[in-house]
Amino acid sequence: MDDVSIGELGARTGVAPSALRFYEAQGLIRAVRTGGGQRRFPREVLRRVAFIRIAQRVGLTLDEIRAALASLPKSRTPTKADWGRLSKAWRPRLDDQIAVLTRLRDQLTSCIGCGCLSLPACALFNGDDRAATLGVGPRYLLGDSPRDLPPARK
Amino acid sequence: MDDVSIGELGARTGVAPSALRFYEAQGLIRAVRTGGGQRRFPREVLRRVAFIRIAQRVGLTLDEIRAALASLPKSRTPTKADWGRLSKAWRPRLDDQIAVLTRLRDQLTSCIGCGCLSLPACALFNGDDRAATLGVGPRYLLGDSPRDLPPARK
DNA sequence: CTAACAGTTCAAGTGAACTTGAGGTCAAGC
DNA sequence: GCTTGACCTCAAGTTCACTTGAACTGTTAG
Repeated sequence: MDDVSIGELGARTGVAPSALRFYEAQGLIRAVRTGGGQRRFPREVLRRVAFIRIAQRVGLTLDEIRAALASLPKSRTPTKADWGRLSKAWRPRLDDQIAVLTRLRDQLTSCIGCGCLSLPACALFNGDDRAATLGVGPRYLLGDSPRDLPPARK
Repeated sequence: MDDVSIGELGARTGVAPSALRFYEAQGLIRAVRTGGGQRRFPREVLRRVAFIRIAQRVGLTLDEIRAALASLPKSRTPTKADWGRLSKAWRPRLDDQIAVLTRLRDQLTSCIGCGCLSLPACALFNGDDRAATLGVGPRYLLGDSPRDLPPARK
């Protein structure tokens, strides 16, 4: 009844209408239609969109977010507890990311000027933490399996 | 003289030959050519490639990396000190990323179950730290300027 | 009732960092 | 000398998360 138009949803969430249409096409949010075919979003969708954006900041892909949203109860409007449960699952992920970056930073500090850069023995160079960095962007960028390390000496 | 082929460079750095060709096309590394037109990389390039990969983990784009590499002395092979200077510049960046993620994690913890998700007052929702997350991937994804917040009440 | 703005679909474009494929050439070992 | 595997170029494709544009229709305030 007090469902909102796509423009209003966009204004209220700070997400562009084109993005909202995209989310609908991807099955992340759902809308009812007016007689004339326009989208009307139930207010519950506001929270859903907020969830999506925050999840993206945590580094989830839309695929992962869709999967998370799919675990919400289908028959009722999700409660605070439901949302809490989902976002709680992000903590380890954030912890990991923080740990990876911290390790990188510390290695960087201890490696500065050591000259080992490029040697298979260098801690920096062998950081295979790469896959753990933020999930946004081309997945195969850093995600392809590390080659076999060449033997230490030619 | 003991310049390396693209295959060997790939094996030694764990970077695919196609990526190395791409880096050359982008002006990140340079090769001399054999009579038959094949690439031969000076050993210095090993370190350069290592630098590039580590810089990517820090979240730099290839554009930024190219700029950083451009600041190396042109007339001599870079020294440990040169590399140290460059990688030192990453620290604040890593510190920022760590701070952003830590803030997000803490807000998440304090927000779980608060039900404010989607309200303009929610700290999580208003995290405009987004632009500070890892620089990999579509830049405009989270980088577009946040819309004017709607008034607290309709 | 109508102007003006908000909405609709669908196909194609964007940017980053590569990868893949086709069609052909080079270098090294036997 | 020849085969085999590594290399070459160039154009096009891939992924993700959208955006843009064209051509058209709905909704609403005056």
